[in-house]
Amino acid sequence: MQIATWNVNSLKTRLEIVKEWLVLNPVDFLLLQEIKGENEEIFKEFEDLGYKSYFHLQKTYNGVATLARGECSVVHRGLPGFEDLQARFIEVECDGVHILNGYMPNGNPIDTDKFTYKIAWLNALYSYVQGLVENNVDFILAGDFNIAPLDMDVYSVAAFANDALTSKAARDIYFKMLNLGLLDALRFKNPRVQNLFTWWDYRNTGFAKDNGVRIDHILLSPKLADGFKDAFVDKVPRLKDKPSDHTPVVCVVEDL
DNA sequence: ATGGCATTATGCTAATGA
Repeated sequence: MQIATWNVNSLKTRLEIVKEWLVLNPVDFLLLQEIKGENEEIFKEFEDLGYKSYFHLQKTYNGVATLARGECSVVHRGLPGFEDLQARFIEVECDGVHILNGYMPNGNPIDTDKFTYKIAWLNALYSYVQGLVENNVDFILAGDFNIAPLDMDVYSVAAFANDALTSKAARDIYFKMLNLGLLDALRFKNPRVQNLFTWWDYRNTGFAKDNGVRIDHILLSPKLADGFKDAFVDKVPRLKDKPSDHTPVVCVVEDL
């Protein structure tokens, strides 16, 4: 089974790049974030490529969509147990595996209610995921976490001092989640490797300088982690004209 | 760096992002 996550920063703007990528990378699941629109017609574009779409959308901002080769059922639109005006979470179930697609809040600046919202959101996510682990649910939690877990996950520690992406509060929740038995697939494949980035700023030639951060993650629940095969960042879409500022992360796992 | 760049919208400036 192959699964990928990709914050596309507007699906409308990135449609051709995403379709082209899917043809070359026919993953079983593609988890998209920052759809940035309510147009449901756009997902018909993926039917020709063999994908059904499940989505939770809002106007202008946020929005998540999960494309799947197989038939799925929607388990949750919106994070369970958390009142949220923003469309940031969708969970589908497919052949007994739950696919959790999240666009976690950015949280900057850290002295505002945006950061309070981020931490509350992440705490609710932790509680929900804890319940899944306790009930032995097989799941993959992936998306744009807006958390750089370690200092090696940012190109400059100084540039991200006092930033919500590297905040202790957010990192603590991330590692608490891993301590439930979840596997950070990309970091597991590449321990101690620096410049393992998934996002680069559009500004100041960030990609050319490799001034990036690792904030997009694929976490495997304990039983799926046993079947881990591979994980990698695909930088090819980031090289194209009018790219998303994020690039896909892909994980290969043994089928259950 | 209240910076750079990109996207959306009862749009032509403001909000958001990371």
